[in-house]
Amino acid sequence: MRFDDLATALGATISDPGRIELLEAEGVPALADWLAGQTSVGASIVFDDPRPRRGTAQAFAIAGADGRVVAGMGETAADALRREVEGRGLQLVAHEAKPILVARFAAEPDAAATKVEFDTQIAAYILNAALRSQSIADVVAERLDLVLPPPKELEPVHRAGLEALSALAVRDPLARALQEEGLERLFREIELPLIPVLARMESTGIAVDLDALAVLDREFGAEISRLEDEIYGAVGHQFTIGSPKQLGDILFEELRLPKGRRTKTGYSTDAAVLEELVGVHPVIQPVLDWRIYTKLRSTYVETLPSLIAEDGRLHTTFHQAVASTGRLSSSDPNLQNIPIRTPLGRRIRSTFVAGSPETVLVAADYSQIELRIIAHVSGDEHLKEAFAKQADIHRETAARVLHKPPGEITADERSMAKMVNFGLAYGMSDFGLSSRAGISRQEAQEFINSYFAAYSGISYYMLHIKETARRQGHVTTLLGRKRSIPELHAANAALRGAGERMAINMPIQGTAADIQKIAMIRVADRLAADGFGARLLLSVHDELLLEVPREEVDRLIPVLRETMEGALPLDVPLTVDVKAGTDWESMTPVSRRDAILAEADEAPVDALAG
DNA sequence: ACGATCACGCACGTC
DNA sequence: GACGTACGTGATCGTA
Repeated sequence: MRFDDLATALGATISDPGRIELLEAEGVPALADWLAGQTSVGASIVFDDPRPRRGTAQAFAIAGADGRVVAGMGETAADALRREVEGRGLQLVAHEAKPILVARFAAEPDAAATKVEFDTQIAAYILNAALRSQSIADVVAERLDLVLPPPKELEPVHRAGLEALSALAVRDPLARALQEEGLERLFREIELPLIPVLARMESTGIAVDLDALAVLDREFGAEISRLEDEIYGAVGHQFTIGSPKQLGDILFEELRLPKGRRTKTGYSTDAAVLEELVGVHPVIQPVLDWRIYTKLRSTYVETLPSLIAEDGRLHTTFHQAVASTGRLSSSDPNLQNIPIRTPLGRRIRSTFVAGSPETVLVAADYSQIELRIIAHVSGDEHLKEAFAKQADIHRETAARVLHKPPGEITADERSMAKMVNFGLAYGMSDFGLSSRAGISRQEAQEFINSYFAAYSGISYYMLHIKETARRQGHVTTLLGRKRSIPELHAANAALRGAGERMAINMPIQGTAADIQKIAMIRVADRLAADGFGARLLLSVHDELLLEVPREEVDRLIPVLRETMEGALPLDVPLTVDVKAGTDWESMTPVSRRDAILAEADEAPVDALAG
């Protein structure tokens, strides 16, 4: 059975999944002649649970250039077929290759990564990052005009077989599209090499202190009970505190408190609204506190222990084809939103620990990377100068905007400048700044006006990027990553405004993501090339977290710093702040320079004092 | 009529 | 601006 092309073979297999050859482990050696004739194969693995180090493989399938598809059924056969492919040094073409690599690392922690020749999910993402999901069915429909059956309706072997063949069949159309759009290098030099790095990180996982979490669970539980009594006492009866509907009715009807914003469905009861009512009624503060404790308990304290794998570690899944700006995301659990802002939240962070007494955690984060990118892409001389002389950037901003010497800037003035600097990358509106800074929209607008007058290069850039985005229909990062923004032509003014903010934000956030990805690839390379035992654990947008044998720390830190700082030369220096510690909360700077960076780079405070 | 499941809105954790 | 998660709610589905 031979086909003119892979699309025809796929069509035939959709009509008759029975043409997928099912294999037991003993049948694998018989594939020798066929496999010897292949250099790369379409591949797909299907798990009963997709989370790394949790599920087991139910099926692994490969497809050849001749349209032949074979599938190993059950864990033993799936593993045997996967090992055969790996052992022969065949390259993978897959729609999401990462889980195949994770399966290998789980079985052989020190194995080299199987070469990924093409990942159709990531190609589809690079071509259109605006889509939230990049399913193989969508790609097959778009590129081949064929309809894949819903995965849930298929036996695991048939699903794996169809996916393996689909990946191979859409490879060439996607490769041509990447070429036409000028996205080949981004794909080949950044996204593909990142896959094994992420696979290794997922497979490694991070250690958490279960006993410490159990202590927090008891403490938080006691505090929540106490707050519930206080809330019911203040209102006079019980209700479901976690229901925004019930809470809104009680606050604004029953207790006749002054109404704040409205939502689509009723009264808003978010923290900003409740903060306004704190002195007005005794129920407000305990409700705010209850929200904080229950949020932390249900999202982290109770959930994290249930996600710990058999090796005693937490294995997140990184998503490389989700965020529209090019960032990574993380789920099950999301380890990119572990609390850090408040003392209570930091107690959760402190339960993330080095995995053994012989190791420590090392965190390296880019200092002010987005503002530095703004300085680079806008070419603003004043901002570039401030970074060149390594000034306190927020103080410098306040001084320039308010026409005062840096020495005369008050804490509030610096804090305001800090919020504007953070908001800048978001395409900040007067509305956004006023709600964050706790000032009126007019005051916010005045500060923004003064800001853009003081930094005319940035002002010009913001206008320019919006105009370019409208004209081209898309924006790009420094490395050519694209995001189309159809909202810019919306009739609705609010939607158009949102589109403009996306147009401003994506090149900045996306370029930071490009830089972080290059850094990850190069750091991983150096760890291997220089024989470090250190392992990458997490990427949190502008931070890398590693687990490092104590005796390697001094040798590793300059390597880490230089690799990250040199990832992409800009018109301003990139600087990296390195800290080390036995847990993720009490990390201490490794040099005096790191101490200064760490202090200057804290996230902005919620509200201005006074 | 009832429980399970889903989609949705809201709220909030991070960068 | 970009994400992911938990919860409550109301609609829908399936079973009895």
